[in-house]
Amino acid sequence: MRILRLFAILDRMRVNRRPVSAETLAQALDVSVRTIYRDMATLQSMGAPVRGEGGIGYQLEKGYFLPPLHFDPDELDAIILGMQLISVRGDEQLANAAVRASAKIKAALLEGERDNFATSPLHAVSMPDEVPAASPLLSPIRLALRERMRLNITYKDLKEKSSTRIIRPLGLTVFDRVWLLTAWCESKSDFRNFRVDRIAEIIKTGDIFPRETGKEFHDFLQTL
Amino acid sequence: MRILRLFAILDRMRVNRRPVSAETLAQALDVSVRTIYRDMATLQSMGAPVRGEGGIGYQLEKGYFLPPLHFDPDELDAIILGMQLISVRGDEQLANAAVRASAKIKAALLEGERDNFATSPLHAVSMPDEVPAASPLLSPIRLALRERMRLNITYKDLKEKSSTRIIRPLGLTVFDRVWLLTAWCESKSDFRNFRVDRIAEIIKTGDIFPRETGKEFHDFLQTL
DNA sequence: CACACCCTGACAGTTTATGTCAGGGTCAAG
DNA sequence: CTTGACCCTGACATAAACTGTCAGGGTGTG
Repeated sequence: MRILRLFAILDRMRVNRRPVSAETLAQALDVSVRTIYRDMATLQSMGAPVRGEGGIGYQLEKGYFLPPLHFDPDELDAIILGMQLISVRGDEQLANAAVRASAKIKAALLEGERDNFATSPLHAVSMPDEVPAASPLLSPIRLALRERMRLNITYKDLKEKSSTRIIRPLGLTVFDRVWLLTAWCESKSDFRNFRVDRIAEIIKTGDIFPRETGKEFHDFLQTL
Repeated sequence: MRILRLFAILDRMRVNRRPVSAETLAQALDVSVRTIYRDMATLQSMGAPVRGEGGIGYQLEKGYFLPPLHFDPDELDAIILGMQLISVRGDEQLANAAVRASAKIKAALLEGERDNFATSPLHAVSMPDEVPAASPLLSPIRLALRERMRLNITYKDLKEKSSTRIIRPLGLTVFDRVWLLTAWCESKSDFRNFRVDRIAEIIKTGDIFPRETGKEFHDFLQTL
């Protein structure tokens, strides 16, 4: 059945973030290259984020392509409200992302359903005098965390004394309004936590750290 | 092309929450009833939440069936973290819903992608001495809000003085740890806000209120 | 420039889908 | 219990869609 092969193509491309040629897909799925070209045209006409480039191959546009999902009303409440919370608590980049994601989900709902959410009966707002601006370093830290890139950070402790160190960023935790960066400190060879608002500067090292038993976030959780 | 008709069937059923007969779909899509039966079997084999009952017709299982969506990494961070926040801030029902929704999304990610999120590099936790238990009335209020059902509430003001009134629940707002119910008060003929933790009791009236200009949540927002 | 690869039309042959017919089952209302 | 509405599936002839081969044209990279 052709429809299964269309989904199979998307699955293989989700697995393979590198460009993949029509020839490779054709062999894997036991069809001709011409059929793959046809399937790609069909997928694109259906709106799938697939792009092909001569000399390169096919790949999914960056991001995460989720298949159809089914949520009950409570679950959708949780998603929408969660993004409301983020839009007032995260930094600008994360807040904008929450708005975008929320819009995508709402756009996918039907008009009658949308009323339950788009008119926003559920809200998260901050009291103006309580919420400090999230650190501008939050997003670059989040990015380094995702990339698993070591950071050189300048940190001020309670006495305003500065120190620098090389860390592996492992996790970010929000305690109400305080963001805490959990890291493996290379110079101390141990886990350390840093308040993001006390990090004065970060410098990306370009140095990717490997997965290493004993130095992962779940290892830190085991110490608690 | 068949795949388009399969999606068309799902779209029509999203629009129509009542059961719809194969005959109706067949006429609408200009195919035979037998073809609709085949299409339904195909959709079910693909996991679509479609159920058919003799004498009744076909309908989608309750909930919200979202089509394939594409999120960039920041957007997915926002979604996952938002649900983390909800799981520590909402009442038990909303928190459970957040956990379930989060699990569905993570299950839909590929293993390589899942590592970015399932190992939870982003967290939301509460400091144990700061978070009061969310009111047990939160979920029934949320349900009434969704159903647009008038409530009879017993409210205690700052002086512990009780009063009862009939309200139209219009919106729920979370200020950090305080949930505020925005309502149209039928006896005062005006908007009123009630802290959920000061609501002693709610009694569902079974009375559905219509959409009425001047008495909606966005009308309240206009007064600010 | 050469190589890798995307892209599309045409056509004959192959495969899948469709509509009709027949027969069996469930649910709800009277 | 009966009746009507509607789901469900197999069989078969016919129609439609799909496939592979061939040909020709375009883009990106080293």
